[in-house]
Amino acid sequence: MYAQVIVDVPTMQTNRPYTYRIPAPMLEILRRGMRVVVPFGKGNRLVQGFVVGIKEDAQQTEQLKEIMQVVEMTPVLNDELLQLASWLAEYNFAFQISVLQTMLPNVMRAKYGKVLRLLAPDQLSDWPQIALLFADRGEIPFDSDNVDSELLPQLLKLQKKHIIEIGYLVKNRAKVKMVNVLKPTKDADFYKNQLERLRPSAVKQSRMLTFLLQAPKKFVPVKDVINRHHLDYAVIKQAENKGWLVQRQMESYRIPKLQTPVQPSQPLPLNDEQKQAYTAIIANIVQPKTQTFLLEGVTGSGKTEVYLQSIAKALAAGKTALMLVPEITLTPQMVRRVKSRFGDDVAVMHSGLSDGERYDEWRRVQRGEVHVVVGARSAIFAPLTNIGLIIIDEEHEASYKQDDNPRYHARDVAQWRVEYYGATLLLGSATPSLESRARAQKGVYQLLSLTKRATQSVLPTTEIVDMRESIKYNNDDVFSPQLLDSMQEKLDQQEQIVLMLNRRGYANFIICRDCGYTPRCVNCDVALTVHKDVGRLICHYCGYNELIPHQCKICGSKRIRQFGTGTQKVVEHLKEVLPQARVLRMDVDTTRKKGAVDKMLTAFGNQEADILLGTQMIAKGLDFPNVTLVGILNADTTLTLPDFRASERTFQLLTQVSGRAGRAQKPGNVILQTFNPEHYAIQLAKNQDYEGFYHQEMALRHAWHYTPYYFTVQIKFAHEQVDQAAKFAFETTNWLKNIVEKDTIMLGPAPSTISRIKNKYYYRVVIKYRFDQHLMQALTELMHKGQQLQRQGVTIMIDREPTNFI
DNA sequence: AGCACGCCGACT
DNA sequence: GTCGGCGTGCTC
Repeated sequence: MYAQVIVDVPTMQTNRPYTYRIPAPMLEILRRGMRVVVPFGKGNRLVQGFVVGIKEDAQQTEQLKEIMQVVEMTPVLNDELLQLASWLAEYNFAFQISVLQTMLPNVMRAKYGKVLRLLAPDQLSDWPQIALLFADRGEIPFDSDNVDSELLPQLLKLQKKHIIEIGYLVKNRAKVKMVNVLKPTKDADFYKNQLERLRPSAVKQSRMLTFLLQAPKKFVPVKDVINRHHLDYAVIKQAENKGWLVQRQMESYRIPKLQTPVQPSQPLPLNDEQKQAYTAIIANIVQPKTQTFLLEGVTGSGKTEVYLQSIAKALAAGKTALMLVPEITLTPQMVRRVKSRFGDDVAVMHSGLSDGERYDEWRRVQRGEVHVVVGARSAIFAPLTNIGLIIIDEEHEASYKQDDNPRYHARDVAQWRVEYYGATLLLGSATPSLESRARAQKGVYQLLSLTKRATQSVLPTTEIVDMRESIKYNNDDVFSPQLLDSMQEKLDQQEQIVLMLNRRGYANFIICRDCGYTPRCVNCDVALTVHKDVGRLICHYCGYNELIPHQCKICGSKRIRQFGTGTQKVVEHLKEVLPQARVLRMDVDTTRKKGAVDKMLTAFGNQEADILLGTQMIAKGLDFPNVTLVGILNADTTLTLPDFRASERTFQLLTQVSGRAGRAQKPGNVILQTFNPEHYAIQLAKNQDYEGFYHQEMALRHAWHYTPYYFTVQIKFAHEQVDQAAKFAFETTNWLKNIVEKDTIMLGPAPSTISRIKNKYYYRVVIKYRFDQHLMQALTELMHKGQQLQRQGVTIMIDREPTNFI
């Protein structure tokens, strides 16, 4: 028997299955979807691989190598996920192995190592340095930390003489957590008897016996027993020696904990609109039919309740459900709601978990122990079977597209999976992506609308403040008088405020007032960002940093000014203008620590702060009834991005963040500060007029031949020299021009928005097409060529439906 | 990726 | 004559 194996060598030439002989003892256990260790290449180094097929015959049987080792007893990928992987790799111009590894928890990615093995210790006397290296050990790790590179020639010689050999290691980092457990062995009478015979001074033994007396006859964690009954390991050990109990090791799960316990909740009554949406969705769930719904509901319209009840219906029908939420930010709040409804039947998968927690949650899903999965992007690969419903909340979010290889979009994966299972896909948003909204228009998706807020609350009123005017008579470029007055008023009424600022750090950059010099990154083509808390200028692209200068590097002037506004600076400013306000700052820098987001949101919910100040991470999903004012300090920053989705992003962000105001009885206000008050994205966001925005933006997209009227592909070329990057970009573009369809449009090549990152120059070409099989074939070919080009120092990146144009 | 082969120039 | 530099091709 032979196995088809995808090996862990991410290159184009090895992007295909290799055939290996299956040793006889392995025949019984080996299945498709298992990980194996195989020898690969001239030196027979060991690599991890995935068995994607097993067959009885092979084309050539002569030089086939044997599988070395099977990593696990049960497959880690089922047929569905294997099929999905091969489709996804082709669709996104990615390597099979990269996709397979993306589908699994991080710890299942093998780590490799080498060892030096001493074969003939007696012959080492002529090689004092090597003898010293081994120091009477038979095997030593072989890496740059342990072995000086000067010794390499000697080692090579010894290897040829068969005095030493190089061994390869494949390390499996997936560790199952084991805990000590104990179980009583005797009956109650026995313990009672022992208890009576104890000396009065044997306090701990007495406690031990009292516990054993009433304990159930099953294994319980030793740690729990010790804590609850004030015992220690010595007493337990003694008891074991006397035969009162048995101890052993048992597998346990690392289940991620939330900051505070979850209270169970019951389904809420639905209003008419919610009921209509729910009815349509569940009608589809009970029958095995693929259908995608777009649930377009204003902020606060109760989409989540529709999700939860639909999940319940899927479970009742004996199916499983998968729910995606954007990134980590609102995950804790959403996880809490889902867990409150479905308890332990929920697994959580997002980037806030430790490797171990993530692995264990994955195993609970894989073993069929849970039926609901909530998580961020990569949770779309959760090994659920018999899926009845997939929900993508805030479906317009850019974070559903992975920014590095494999560059998949979770929405595409979801669509594939619901087609496989005949399941329902539910996309929800207050501001759907134009792609999805247009599909609903065409009837590809079924549109469901929620136009009213679920609670009696009304949508907030929005005031646009023209900052050009404001700055004229008020020299404050952070707060307009309108916003300041409003904040003061809310503070007086003991209500809460959310402030959004679309920048992190203290200020954008610094500039010399005399010569205009701005410190820039040495590796990238960007200005350095000021981070006052660490006193440094930091590059947001490569992490390069230096001390904040006190005088100009060029002209020596001490008149250095910080430009732009960051969260840190606003906090300081708030202390001056509203000294009594308690401010909570939430951005990438303050939420880096595990559980920090959950903690901060809990604190704000308990009204331990008056103002929540944050970057766009606070725009989504937050639901605090006492928040009655939302201030958007600089509505325009996303508007000026060099991206055809800039207006769409701005509109979505403003609408989302405005929706945080007045979610309960008290009415809400939004103050929107901008330098472009007449821009349509801002005007329409003021009225939360999604449909209006959709029509206006669609007209523009049509005129400019952009998504959703055209598909897009971006190709990026990177090289250490500008001219080489340009050369390959132009050559490739010219080659493509002769292949593609007539109505396909090529933009560029041109230098990327940030033309240099980490000392590499970037050129890009954007291709807009409608139906172009030739282009797809050419791109696949280009991916094959990518390998040779890599030798010449060019890196090529193909990005289908890019969302990031940096 | 990483290993070996092969071809070339520089050295004992 | 041999050692080691790097360009090239292949990995079941």
